[in-house]
Amino acid sequence: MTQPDSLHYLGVRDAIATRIAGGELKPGERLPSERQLQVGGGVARGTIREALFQLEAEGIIYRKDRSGWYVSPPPVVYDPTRWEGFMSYVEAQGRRAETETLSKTEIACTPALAPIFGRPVGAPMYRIRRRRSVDGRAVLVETIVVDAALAPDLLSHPLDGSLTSVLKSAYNIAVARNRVDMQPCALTRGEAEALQVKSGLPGLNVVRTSYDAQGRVVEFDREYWRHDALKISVDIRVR
Amino acid sequence: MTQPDSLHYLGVRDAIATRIAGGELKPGERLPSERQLQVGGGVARGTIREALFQLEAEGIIYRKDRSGWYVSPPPVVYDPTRWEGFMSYVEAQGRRAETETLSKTEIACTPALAPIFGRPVGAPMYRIRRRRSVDGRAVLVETIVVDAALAPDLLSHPLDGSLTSVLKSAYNIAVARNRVDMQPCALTRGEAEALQVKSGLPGLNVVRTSYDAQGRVVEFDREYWRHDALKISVDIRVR
DNA sequence: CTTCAATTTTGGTATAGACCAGATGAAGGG
DNA sequence: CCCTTCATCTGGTCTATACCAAAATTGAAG
Repeated sequence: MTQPDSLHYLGVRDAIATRIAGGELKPGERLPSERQLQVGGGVARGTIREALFQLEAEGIIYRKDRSGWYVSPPPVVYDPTRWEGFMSYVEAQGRRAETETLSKTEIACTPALAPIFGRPVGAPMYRIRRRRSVDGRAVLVETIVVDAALAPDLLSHPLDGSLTSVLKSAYNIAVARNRVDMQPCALTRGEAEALQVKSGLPGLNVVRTSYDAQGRVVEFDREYWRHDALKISVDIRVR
Repeated sequence: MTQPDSLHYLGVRDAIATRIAGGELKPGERLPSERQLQVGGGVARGTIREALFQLEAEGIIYRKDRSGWYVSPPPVVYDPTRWEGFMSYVEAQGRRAETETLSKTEIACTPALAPIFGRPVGAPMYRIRRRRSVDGRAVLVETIVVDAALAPDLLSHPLDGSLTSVLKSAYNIAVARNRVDMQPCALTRGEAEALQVKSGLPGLNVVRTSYDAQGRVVEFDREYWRHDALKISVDIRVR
């Protein structure tokens, strides 16, 4: 897998990357269309697309389906251990944060959830699906499950902000321990659609389980992030 | 970006995924060649490749350049906060771990490293490049920088194991705090070649800065992981 | 048996053309 | 002004073909 430095698509990649780095194309701006990028100079559209895929994998550009290719804004720095503040985090970085609640339902505890919460199958749970955006671009979708016994009537509270704050102020539930699992993944059917990206694009799957001081699971959160939208930063004291 | 369930390449993807899930193709086994997968049934090779790329992004298969496509083994679970034990971690999961030292050199502190270590530009540093493999497949390359003033003659110690153990036993340097930055990225020229993957494939960039009790940086480590080789798991107590 | 050269197979790159569905924007109707 | 309609533009998918370089295999020679 040596790079002979003569591959056509890498040359095209470099040409576009240079225009972006030079400021000719700014974050959020649309690139010329694939057919315009061919310029008539004997370059097949497939080669142009290969270069665009490369830039996309590097997080330099992104696409909106059938709309065009755009220059990526800088990623958001995110510390999963300080989960109380997606909104304030993003805004502290000078960006505009939005949260949409896609759905909120009461569900019966599934066999998959039962061992996590230590509750019987069928026990009432709340499930909340939210989409969060930065500067108008959807960057993550998440599904949160909360034990209804711990937070009765949770769904009547405002859910477009910090859920942890709601749990603390309305139910006096404080999170004492946090388990975070992260794995690079491909965004498939459901998540890809919610994030308006093509199925199969790389993403990051973050699963967060929050416990209170008694060791009860108070929040189970599965997040799917666009791969180019975030930078994870964790600061840890050694045990 | 809806999925009409009638896309040809997704059908091919599902067919191959089924054969893998059904156990017909086992982890580590080679898939039939792209031309064999066409079976003569009016499917262009480009469509077959599109399906293979999809499976690759999902971490189900991987490729070796011009050798073929292979079924991915399960990922390694890795806790970056317990960095002392890559080898023991991997072996505790029943896998075979290897570490190769690609290079070890004494360098002069660069302008980029100076503020990290709080040392003047030109101060002596050690730089170690290693490649680590699981079951014979390279999964990460890392570049470690250590202040030579803290660990004189470090390079004469064995470096194919745990560096943190060496620092502790030979120099009595204990790590007290750890900062971990992670960002999905594309594996480009250098790292891609070391990992024997195609440039542009998604990966995970992990930057780890280790401090001792006095706040001095004792280790600065930049790791590039194959995206499908690991699952990150962090357990955190709330501050 | 091992060693080395030649052959075959494989994925990687590239071109050219075609059609489709969703996004976009302009034109027209209310 | 807003809303709808429609033509156009855009990326998404697909076929067919060609050549290349590296890997894997074969086969001959030692």
